[in-house]
Amino acid sequence: MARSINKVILVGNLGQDPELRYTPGGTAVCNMRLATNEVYRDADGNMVERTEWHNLVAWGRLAEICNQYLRKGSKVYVEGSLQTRSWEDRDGNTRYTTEIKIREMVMLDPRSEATPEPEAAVTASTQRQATAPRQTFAPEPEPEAFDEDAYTLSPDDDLPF
Amino acid sequence: MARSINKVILVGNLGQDPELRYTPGGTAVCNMRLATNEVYRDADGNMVERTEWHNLVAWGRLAEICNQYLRKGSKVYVEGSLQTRSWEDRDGNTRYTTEIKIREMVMLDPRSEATPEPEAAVTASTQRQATAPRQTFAPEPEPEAFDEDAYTLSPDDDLPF
Amino acid sequence: MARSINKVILVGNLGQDPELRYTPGGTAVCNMRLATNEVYRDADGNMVERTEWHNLVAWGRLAEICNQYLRKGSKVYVEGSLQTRSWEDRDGNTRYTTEIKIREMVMLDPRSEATPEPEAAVTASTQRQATAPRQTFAPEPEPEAFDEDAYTLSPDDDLPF
Amino acid sequence: MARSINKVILVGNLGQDPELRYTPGGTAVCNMRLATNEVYRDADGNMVERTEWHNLVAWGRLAEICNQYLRKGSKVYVEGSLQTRSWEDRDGNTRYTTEIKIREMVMLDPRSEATPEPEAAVTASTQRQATAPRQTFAPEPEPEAFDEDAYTLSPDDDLPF
DNA sequence: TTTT
DNA sequence: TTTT
Repeated sequence: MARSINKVILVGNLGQDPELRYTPGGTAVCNMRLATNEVYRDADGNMVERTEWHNLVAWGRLAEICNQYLRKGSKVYVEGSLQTRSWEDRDGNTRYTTEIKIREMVMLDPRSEATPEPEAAVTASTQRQATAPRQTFAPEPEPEAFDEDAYTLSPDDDLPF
Repeated sequence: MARSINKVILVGNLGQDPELRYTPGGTAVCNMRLATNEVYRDADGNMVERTEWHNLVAWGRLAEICNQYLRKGSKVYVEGSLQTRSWEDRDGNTRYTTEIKIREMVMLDPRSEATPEPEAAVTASTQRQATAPRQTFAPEPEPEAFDEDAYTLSPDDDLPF
Repeated sequence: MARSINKVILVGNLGQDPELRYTPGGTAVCNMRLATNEVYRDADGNMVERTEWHNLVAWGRLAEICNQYLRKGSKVYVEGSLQTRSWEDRDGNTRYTTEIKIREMVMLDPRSEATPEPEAAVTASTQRQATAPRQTFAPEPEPEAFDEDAYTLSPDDDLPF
Repeated sequence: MARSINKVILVGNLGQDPELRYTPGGTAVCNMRLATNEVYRDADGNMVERTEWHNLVAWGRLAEICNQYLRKGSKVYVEGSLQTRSWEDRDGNTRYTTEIKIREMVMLDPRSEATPEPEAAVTASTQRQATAPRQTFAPEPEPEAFDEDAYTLSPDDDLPF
């Protein structure tokens, strides 16, 4: 099993500030919207620009770091994997949303004096290392191992994408 | 503009045979479903396997090659970019579908005697190169901008690779 | 610092069996030669094939798995980072060798009955996770910083996946 | 053949200004040195930073654009493939140099008023498109199709890496 | 909704 | 709906 690869690499800009929430179990979840732009010539030879919007989601320590250091307009490199979640709309129809669960984030904006920053590129694995010492009794579960119910947003929550 | 990167890399298996269609203008479009699998331990330490399904779309010559050489079960490497299309459902609601527009495809199945195959990894650009010499007056536009009439391959065309 | 990315992705075939060694401290190191092939037309329109050879190195548990499951001719996907080592030749000149330190490996050959295999794609991080519980007092350092004594797997260890 | 992938993705900074040369046949070649940095904790728990230097080479229009828009310190995303060239040192020994032949470059520095810039991410393929209209009689050959002799550097050339 |  |  698992003789497969599911990898996404994006460089773009955040369309708005990150949104941080916590699951009932206390795990941080950060949702972001990232724009990538493509420029090409159309059939008439005119330059056209097309923007693609991506839904990013980060978990755990990486979620908190994204929330702390990124802002609307921030330029970032992210790497992650595609996952499509299903949910039910108001009419009871099943809908699908594709997100990129990010595993690595590199800030590409020039460093400003005002905003100190993490010491290194942030990855899901450094996050485990980093938080381990403090989570003596409640090691952070892998995102994949989440009790799905624990991530259910309360009904009056905004949609997270 | 276009200081961004939108890249997807997948290795997985097709869930069904490719589906080839043609636009009214005669451009080939091939849709495929690709599975990637992930194995992890859940919170209770049990091995869990999760399958992610991806919608692939190929255009032009690459579409035809995918249709010709790939089958349900085929193992492939693909590289492409994310794009989300919107469409209207029966109730008039806007819906979104995220696809990977593939630009490169490498067959990973061992070669069989029965199925001859293209001589090289197939990319959207080799396809452009290849056809260029025949398009003396109508250089092929980017897929996003197809003048679809310009792209029809005549039935007796040589293979372009 | 570390606002950078150093990533290599290869799909190719091993030119010979992997070579496994151990450092004096007991850390496994596996060296492999991987071929990638490129096909193109030269200036005269003739098809030419060019083979590129890559030096791969894996460490720790990943080294042992590569050694156990791969053979001359094996088709693999690997992901890693570039690193150039310097060494001294017999004449006292400094020489440089560029290697890909692999972090992830996916076997692409069809499964045979004869060769059982690991249950999942193998990565440097699953390896760390897996061994962590046994390293109560000596969390495994990054490969670059191995306290090599801390990494010796005892002969009767369970497979960590 | 060519069921392989040879891909490198780097985000880093140039260590010096690009160096542009032309082959006897008039093709532009641009050599660059790119640094990537890695931060990790060593066995004693100290933060260590390690810099890796990469030899980049761009051809044709992409070479000229790199030379025109990049400078020492420029932050860039590049994508390309690994290739190892052999050459002979003063003692007649065969030596090897590994380079990344880049195919795509994205400038990551914030735009300044002072430096206008190309309209889009620059790739080896847009380069073909872009230059084609002007090269009525002398289409730029694929880098792979170069007359190898044409790239021989004259003896008193600086080494290009 | 970003960036240029 | 794939693969193992």
